[in-house]
Amino acid sequence: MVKQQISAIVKKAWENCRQSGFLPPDIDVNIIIEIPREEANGDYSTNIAFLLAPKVRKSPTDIAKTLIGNMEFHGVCEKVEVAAKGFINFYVRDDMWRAALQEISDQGLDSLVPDVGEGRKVLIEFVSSNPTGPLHIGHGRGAAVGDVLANIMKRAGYNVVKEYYVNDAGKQIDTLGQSTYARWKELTGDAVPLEEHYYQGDYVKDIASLIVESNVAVPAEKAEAIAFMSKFASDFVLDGIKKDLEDFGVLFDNYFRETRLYESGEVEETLATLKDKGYAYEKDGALWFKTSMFEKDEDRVLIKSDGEKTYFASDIAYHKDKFDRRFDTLIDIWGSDHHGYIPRMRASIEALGRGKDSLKVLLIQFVTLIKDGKPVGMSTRAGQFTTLKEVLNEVGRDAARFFFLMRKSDAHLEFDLDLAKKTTNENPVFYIQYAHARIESIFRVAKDEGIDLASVKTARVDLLTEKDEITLIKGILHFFDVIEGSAKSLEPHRITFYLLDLVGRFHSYYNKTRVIVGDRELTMARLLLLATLQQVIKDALALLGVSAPERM
RNA sequence: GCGCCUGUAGCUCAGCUGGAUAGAGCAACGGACUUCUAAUCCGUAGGCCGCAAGUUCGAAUCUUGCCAGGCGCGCCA
Repeated sequence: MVKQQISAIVKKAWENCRQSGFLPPDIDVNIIIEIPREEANGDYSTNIAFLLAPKVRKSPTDIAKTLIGNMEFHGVCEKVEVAAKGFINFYVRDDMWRAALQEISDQGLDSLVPDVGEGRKVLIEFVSSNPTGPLHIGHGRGAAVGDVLANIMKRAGYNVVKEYYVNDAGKQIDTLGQSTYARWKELTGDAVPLEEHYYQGDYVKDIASLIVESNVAVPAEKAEAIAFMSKFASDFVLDGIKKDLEDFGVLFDNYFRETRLYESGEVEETLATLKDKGYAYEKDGALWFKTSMFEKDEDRVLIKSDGEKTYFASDIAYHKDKFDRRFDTLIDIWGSDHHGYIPRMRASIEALGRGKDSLKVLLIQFVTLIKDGKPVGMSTRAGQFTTLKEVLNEVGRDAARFFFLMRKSDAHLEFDLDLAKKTTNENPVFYIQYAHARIESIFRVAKDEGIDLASVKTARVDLLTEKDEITLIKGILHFFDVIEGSAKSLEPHRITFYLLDLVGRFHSYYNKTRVIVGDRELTMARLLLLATLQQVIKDALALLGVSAPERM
């Protein structure tokens, strides 16, 4: 749209300068078109002259002036000037903004989102919480980030699959079985001492009593009984996790079980391959992976001296499986406490013959819940963690999702439960939803006055001459840049900030300007603007998985 | 001890991958409802961008060294 046109103008000017000999043909710089912070500095600007200056030994001002002299504007700009010794500032004609609005209204949002993904296959793996206990608040944040990132990337043209890796093998599942067994013994008469490493949460008791109540046949032999409990309890917990995620609006395309990798022989196969390639070796009765060959990290154990395979071993097989399914890029979303795991994982990706960049890890920092102005304590060990479900019940899906996305994922997040529940202007979720409802309300009034909303598409956009109207259109257009930037940088939080900005422009406009006025044509033009705006708000909210109410 | 993340207004945080005079919300103060939803808006005030060097036309952003907080450093997952 407008930005692309500016970009094209700059490119063409550069090309012209090369042909005239003013600029050499062999140098290259990255053209960045940005929106200046100060409105007085134009609608767009570029610093290209600064970038070229040292390479061609000319002054930035000279370069900027000559570039401008070589520009072909085709009526896009009303003014272009050199500022601050080399910036080129573009002042776009209002007609162009109106034309862009018209284009969006005619074509719809979808077709105008830049295709940065070009259909590349991306697998986003997130949550992947062990089925040994309910999801807590930190998982909720990871779930929101993963789900929304998937939405954004899909919109930007990627082919995205959302996957949950279920660690249903290994020690922790065994521990869950033992914990359940102990509770079950408690219920059936003879108490067994609870060991310290057992899962202490009440849900374990619940599962034990469920086993008692449902009268299922528990094997008599202890080891078998524990195995049974492991399966029963982890299945139960996983079902609960799925339910919580569903309530949270997060639907996975696939739940991938770790045990499957063992059953299919992929773990063995992967280890054999690593050995063949010389990336794994035996020492002290264990099999080690040569992390140090690829990363600044120590070698790590794949098979312990007792013959057990480590989590790392199956995780490599898992990532190999992902590549075998022809994904170009793997995105893993982990709790930030796992960051020490990144080097070895990246090393294993290289050992599998893939580029380092084909794995991207997003770290999710911890969430602190705030209630009555004070942090809510949480300790998983003691089983007092605050679950996602509790938070959902407390503040609802919309607020929960939005609040999780109000920060960069690698920054600590303070989640103010009281604020999330407030239905006032302090609560950003309501601020945005209110704008949507307000626009809808205007439509209702318009309808009452006999205006046919279906015909606003043909309204005269040239009547939108108010400064605030142009400001709104610019905000609408920015949507496309934000999606692109958000998808490329893997930063879903940008959408929330964008929405707050956009909606702020609307509320300001609303308070200053009446939409439904005596002049019917003007009214129609403004309704067209608001219809498009509302569509953007609704669409952006949909990316976040937050509802857009028509009435509040 | 080593590594990663964080440090920006009283509070919570943005800052578009190095740009122009540092941004928002909340809290504080002062204003705006006979008019499409006041869950809103307008205005005022608030800053050594943790500290110190360096890189260059230009640094909150990049480098190095400190300081403070968080998290990691298992033949755990």
